[in-house]
Amino acid sequence: MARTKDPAVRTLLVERAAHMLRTREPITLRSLVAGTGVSTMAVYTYFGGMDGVWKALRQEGFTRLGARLATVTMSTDPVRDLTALVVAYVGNALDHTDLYRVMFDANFDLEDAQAADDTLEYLVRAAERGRRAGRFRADIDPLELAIQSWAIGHGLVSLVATGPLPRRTLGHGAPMLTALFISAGDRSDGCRTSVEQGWKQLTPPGEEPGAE
Amino acid sequence: MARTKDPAVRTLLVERAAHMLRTREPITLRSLVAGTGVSTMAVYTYFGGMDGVWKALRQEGFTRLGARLATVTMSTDPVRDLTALVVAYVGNALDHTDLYRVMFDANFDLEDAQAADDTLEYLVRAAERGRRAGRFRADIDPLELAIQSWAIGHGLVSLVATGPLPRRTLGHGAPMLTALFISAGDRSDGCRTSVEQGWKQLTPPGEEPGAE
DNA sequence: ACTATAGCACAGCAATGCTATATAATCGGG
DNA sequence: CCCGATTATATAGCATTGCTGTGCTATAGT
Repeated sequence: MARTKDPAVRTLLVERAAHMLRTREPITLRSLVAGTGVSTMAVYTYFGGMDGVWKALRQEGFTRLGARLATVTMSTDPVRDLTALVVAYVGNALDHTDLYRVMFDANFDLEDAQAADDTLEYLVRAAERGRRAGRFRADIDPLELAIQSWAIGHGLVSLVATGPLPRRTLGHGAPMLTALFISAGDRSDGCRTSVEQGWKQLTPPGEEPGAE
Repeated sequence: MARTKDPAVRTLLVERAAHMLRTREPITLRSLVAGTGVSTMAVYTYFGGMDGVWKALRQEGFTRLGARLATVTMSTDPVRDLTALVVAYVGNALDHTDLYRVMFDANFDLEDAQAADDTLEYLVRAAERGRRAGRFRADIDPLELAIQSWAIGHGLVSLVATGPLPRRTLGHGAPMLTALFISAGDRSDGCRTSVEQGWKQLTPPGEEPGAE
């Protein structure tokens, strides 16, 4: 018995906000709706306020991350695949630096808290396959190995994305993952080549992905 | 031929800002100077604006981190010491969560850019001692090992501090560092005990350090 | 002591996020 | 097919934000 929200408006605003983040325009209540035809009130009906916009933006970040992880094609080599997933994680952070920063902002609250777990799940499954394939010891917990891989990727790329480390430092990711996987039971020589196979997918420093 | 700035005012404001950060009061131009007797203009004469306050706050964060790293007593076991330094880094991040977040905020610019390098230098020196002591291979670059240790500590604690991982996840730090040090040449059994020696300094989850 | 310089206090500016109120649109029931 | 209740939307206004302009005052150097 009343008007219904138009979901197109919501996605329009989220995408515009993500775009403004990328172009480094300050995202304010008024600048966000400027030129879209919708009024400032729309922000409150769809997001409850600017906080809601940021929350939706974090969600969008995880959605894009999930989409990127989904593009990683699985091979017969689980160690390569796990590495490739970490590389995809790092690549996503580099391609959407500002959105990536927002994702882990002050208050980490998402609309769908499951989203973060879902992305981790990609890593967990690869770790599981690695254990089943005999690359990792039987007493290795796939979740723990996934978390450790995540921490390595996140630690490196966040230090690079926020400034303190130069971009070439990302190269340390391969030896670090190799060390981790070997400690999980993988054989030294095979691990190195697997990780290198997965790691070489990383976008080279000079090559920025087509801006917008 | 004119008035001079009183350095006490500057430190007063920085410490007050750090305190407000800790108590989660919003830091605004007016709230910062409220009750201090100084007027809003002081913020501009001493910091050039609120941006300058945040920059000084980042600097303060690195100063406190450096002070904490300096308290780590060096032993005859460089691997233990390197681990203890990472533990100190993690502990500092947990004790000053909000300041830690500010340190790696949007634009990573410090008043003294050297400060970040200085903290890393602690790790580098421990890695050097480890190599001289024969714990790490001769071809290991102490700087690289330090960066990798940093990335592990930072990755873990930042994922914990910003929300996605529960605090107990920090326990993964020990096996990760062990894997890293073994890959750098340390012997398996000795490494494990060294890392455990250094790691047990970490503040247990339940025990919050005396607030204020 | 005099003066030029720089710190300081106050007031006011545009811009911010948010809310109150009034208007208009639309879905459900008859 | 229309009507009314309900909800989105538009506009205006609020307190607060960071910042700047204007004098005033304190002080360091000659």
